[in-house]
Amino acid sequence: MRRHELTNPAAAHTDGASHDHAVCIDALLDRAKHSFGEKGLKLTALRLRVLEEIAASHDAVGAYDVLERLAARSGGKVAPISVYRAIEALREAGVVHRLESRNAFFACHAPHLGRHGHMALVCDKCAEVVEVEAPDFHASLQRAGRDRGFAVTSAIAEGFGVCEVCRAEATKPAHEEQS
Amino acid sequence: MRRHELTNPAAAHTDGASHDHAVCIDALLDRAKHSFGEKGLKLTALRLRVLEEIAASHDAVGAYDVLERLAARSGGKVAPISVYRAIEALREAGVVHRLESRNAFFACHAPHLGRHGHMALVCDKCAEVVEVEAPDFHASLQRAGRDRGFAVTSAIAEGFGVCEVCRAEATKPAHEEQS
DNA sequence: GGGCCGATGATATGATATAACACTTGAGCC
DNA sequence: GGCTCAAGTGTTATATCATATCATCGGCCC
Repeated sequence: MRRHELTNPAAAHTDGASHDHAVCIDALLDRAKHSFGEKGLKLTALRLRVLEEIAASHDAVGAYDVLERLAARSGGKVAPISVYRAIEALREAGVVHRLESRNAFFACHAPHLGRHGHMALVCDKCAEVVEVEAPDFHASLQRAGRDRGFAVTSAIAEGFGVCEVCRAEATKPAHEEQS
Repeated sequence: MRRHELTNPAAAHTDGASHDHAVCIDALLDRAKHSFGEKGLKLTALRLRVLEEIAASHDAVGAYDVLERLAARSGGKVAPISVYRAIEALREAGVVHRLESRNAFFACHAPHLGRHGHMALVCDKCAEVVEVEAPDFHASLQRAGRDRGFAVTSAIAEGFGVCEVCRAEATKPAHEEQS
């Protein structure tokens, strides 16, 4: 088993259950095309395939998971470095982020209008990642840094806990979990 | 070169230059003894050696850096897993933290009285890590999460920028940098 | 002194990420 | 068309980070 197995099929409730994920993906692809164009980058076939695998769920996935899924889907084999390079481009375009605490990557479904100040919330049960805006976070970090003479230029924040769906499931009797 | 070479000898200004680091270490060791005792853990010889290596600077160091330094200092070889186990114990005791964005570890010189709400500021130039209190951070994260039905139980925050000393050096003419 | 348990040793392997160099391809230019 | 250039990708090898598993050792309790 992968060291950080973030995709827990038994607990997965993301895909198809609680929302129409096709909408998420469509919006994301649109934004990706736009963003790549803006930055003078190209949304190539490989990059698109990688993005589709990452965006297939709201979970954070490892680069080697992406690799396996690409292979499973298309048969042709891709080298790790190719996946990493594609991810790097997707990150530059702002459509994929890295979950630092897990060495994994997730699709960004909510463009950060305010540049900084977003946080990732990771569900310990189902591995889903949601991003929340936290406009005061960056300011507060900058203030805290300034007191120490430290000029903060960028920051990350990751929170861990239990998401809404998993909390609801946890309070249900066990025999209803399949309903 | 290490992928994440966090200790930059050329830029290092931590050791001996800007403060009496022996004081930091003494305080830290005191706190470690106390904390291990409180938690029913043992501050064994190996754990102490690992702590000393990590605490030797204010930089974040990789587990394998610690490994090499232990070997260089004592000659005897230690297995990676032993270092990781020691680090894990030190983290439980609260005297060492993990810098998630760098897969590295640093000594905690400022006990977190308020449980959560600390952030690590990492200097991009010299790799030094300083921790700052940010009492509002955890609360704000919890608030943001609650709006989404997400119950946040723990969090990390890491900021990046340039520390006071490096900023001062950057504004000095080059020929004065050795002064 | 025998059993238990936490810590460490020893060995092997898994998981994550990048280096270095070659090849392809398409855009811009003449 | 043919040229050049740069971005992207392929190929191979390797660096770096982390854990699984089982054996052993040494204190502690009774």
